[in-house]
Amino acid sequence: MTAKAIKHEKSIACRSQLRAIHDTLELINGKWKISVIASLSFLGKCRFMELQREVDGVGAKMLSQVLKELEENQLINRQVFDTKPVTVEYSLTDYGRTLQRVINEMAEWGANHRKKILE
Amino acid sequence: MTAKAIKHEKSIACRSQLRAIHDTLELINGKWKISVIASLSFLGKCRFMELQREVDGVGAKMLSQVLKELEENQLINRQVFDTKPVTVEYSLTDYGRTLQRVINEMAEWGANHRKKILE
DNA sequence: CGGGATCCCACCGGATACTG
DNA sequence: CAGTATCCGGTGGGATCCCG
Repeated sequence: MTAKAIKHEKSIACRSQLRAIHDTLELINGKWKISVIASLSFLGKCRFMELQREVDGVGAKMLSQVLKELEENQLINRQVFDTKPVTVEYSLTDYGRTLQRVINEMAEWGANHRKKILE
Repeated sequence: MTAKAIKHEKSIACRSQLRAIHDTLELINGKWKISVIASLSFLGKCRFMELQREVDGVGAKMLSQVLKELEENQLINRQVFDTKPVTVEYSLTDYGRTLQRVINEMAEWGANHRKKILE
């Protein structure tokens, strides 16, 4: 097999990996989505205001938009209680929990990175 | 310890995780950075045009901007050869290679996700 | 070949005010 | 409390042309 053919083989494999990565990114991109998922992952059930306090700097508009998208992608559950005033609780779905490993890797890398740039 | 105090403890831990995740995201956000890193990771040394072909849809402006930022963050090396016309090769630094695990997790999750939504 | 310069637009996301 | 409505700016990113 020529060197060129080998490169081509690699390129094929590479593209399928890139597509997969792109898929993942699409669900967690933007400034807030991962933070919301991670918060729910670490804290469990949360109400709207809890999340807003937890995710530093997010506004109500963005938070509600993010929550809607995550719900559409079946990563989180939304549960409304008919109290007065109304109570809403968000939690990860089982599927959302499968993102745990990605989140952990990112958290770990970020912690190391912070150490490194402070050297 | 009260339930409230426990929540507070969790919140503290959560915030430090969120900060770490945010740090990571800052280096790999945008539409292209991870794709470039992943390409270099899978293929090894690449020239500008190779990367542009590999990363589907990226324009020259974006690619060069991304490469510059990655270089500033010491994730990739840029090597210029004084040929005619000039040749430039990009490759991951050792530090860039530490992102491998994050990339793998994302690729794996994305592949699974694609399977799932096709059910 | 490997970019830089310029133009331009979509949309991400912040601030504020309002509602059930 | 849990959002929605509106307004508005910054910028991410595409297209095109140009240069060494």
